[in-house]
Amino acid sequence: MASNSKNDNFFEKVYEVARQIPYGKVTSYGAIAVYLGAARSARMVGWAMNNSHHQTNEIPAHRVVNRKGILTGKHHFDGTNLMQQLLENEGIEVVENQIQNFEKVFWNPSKELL
DNA sequence: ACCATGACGTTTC
DNA sequence: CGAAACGCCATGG
Repeated sequence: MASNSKNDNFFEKVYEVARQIPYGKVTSYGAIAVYLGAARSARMVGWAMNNSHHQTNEIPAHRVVNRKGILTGKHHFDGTNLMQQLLENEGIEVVENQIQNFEKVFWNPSKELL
């Protein structure tokens, strides 16, 4: 297990940003990584999401996709289309695991959030 | 210390 | 656009 430091600031920050994603919006792992100052650790953001399962908080990981707007992580959700269903429920168009109008629903923490 | 894996991203072909 | 290679970084064996 990770170093049980007092707090895994990195992971917690990822969760914090993910929770702040507005309804009907999505963001990318890289955007979060950049916001956290770890632009080259986009993969670590994904790792944090993976850990989000054992977080007591409900992390809207379905709102976090890759740079192309593809639901790369849908495979980690329950079932196979849960992630897509959640996004469509928020008014986001998803076709073939890819978000439509991605740039319109894209929420950049480094820009929107300050 | 080394190698393999991964919910990524960019570059190149 | 798609596939492959490379880069990047943390975790596990």
